[in-house]
Amino acid sequence: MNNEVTQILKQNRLSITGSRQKILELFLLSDGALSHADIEKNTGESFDRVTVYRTLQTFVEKGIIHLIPTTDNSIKYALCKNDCAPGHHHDNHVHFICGECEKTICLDDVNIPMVKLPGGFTPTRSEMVVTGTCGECK
Amino acid sequence: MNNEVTQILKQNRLSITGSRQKILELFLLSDGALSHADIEKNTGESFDRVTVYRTLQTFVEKGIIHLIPTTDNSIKYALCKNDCAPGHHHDNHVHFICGECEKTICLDDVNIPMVKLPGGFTPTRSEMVVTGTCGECK
DNA sequence: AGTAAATTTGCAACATTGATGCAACCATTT
DNA sequence: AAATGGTTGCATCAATGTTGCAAATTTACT
Repeated sequence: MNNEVTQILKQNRLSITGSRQKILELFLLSDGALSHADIEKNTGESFDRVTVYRTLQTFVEKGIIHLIPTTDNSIKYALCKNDCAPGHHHDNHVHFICGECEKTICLDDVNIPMVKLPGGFTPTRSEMVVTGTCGECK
Repeated sequence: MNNEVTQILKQNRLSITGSRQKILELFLLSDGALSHADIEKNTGESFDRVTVYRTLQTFVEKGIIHLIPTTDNSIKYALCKNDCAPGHHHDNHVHFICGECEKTICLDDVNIPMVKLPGGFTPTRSEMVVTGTCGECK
């Protein structure tokens, strides 16, 4: 596990620091998406708030994690699959938010369908979020 | 116009106050979605920040406007079509965010497609946001 | 129309979330 | 082991959102 963390950081040409290791580890261990608050809760007093922000920003830039849109104004992050390159997220999967456990889950195997747009609109990217009940809460 | 505003408020059993009239009017005049900041900008010094927050909350509860999910943590609101009842938003349309003019537009005629979810997941509601370039910016 | 009751508003204060500049610190490279 | 360049923590600031309460406004009633 620690090996995997180090490897991912190296692959992305990031120096191996405590905060990055710890935060990346959290993502690898978590089955759902994490918010900034989740991360602060889990790391306790280990890191400065600013460090967490900057670490998350860095990870997004490098394509290690991606953002998930929400209706409340909270930002959620989740691990990208391997085919994400810096600046080029190739994620095209649906996200699921469970109303019971509040977990946000990447449905990596469910692709976002194309939609036909009215004339003039040119799409570059789509996001889809489904809310409901997950398997464990049903 | 003012008539329409009053009518909508009455239909929803809301008292007719200056802030509600003004804010609802803004939504009727606007072709896209509005953020809290947009509204503050447009109303100038007319209303307290808190009043705007509370008015928007009320409108959402009554089903007059609906929230639009975003990846940055900004909240956008847009008018609901007539078939929204208090607590029951029947909106099922795709939202489009133009990267040029930054406008958020309700594509009322584009329905969110169904997707097949993995076993165990039960959907109750879907959101879809497409980013790209709108007709005017192309 | 005039008044009482219920809603709504504005203010003050506070909490949360996020950004920036800078000095100290640490990881990497030689 | 030392130099350098990236990273962290602190202080500070700004934006965004929430709550309690008194004053003002709207509505309902007579």
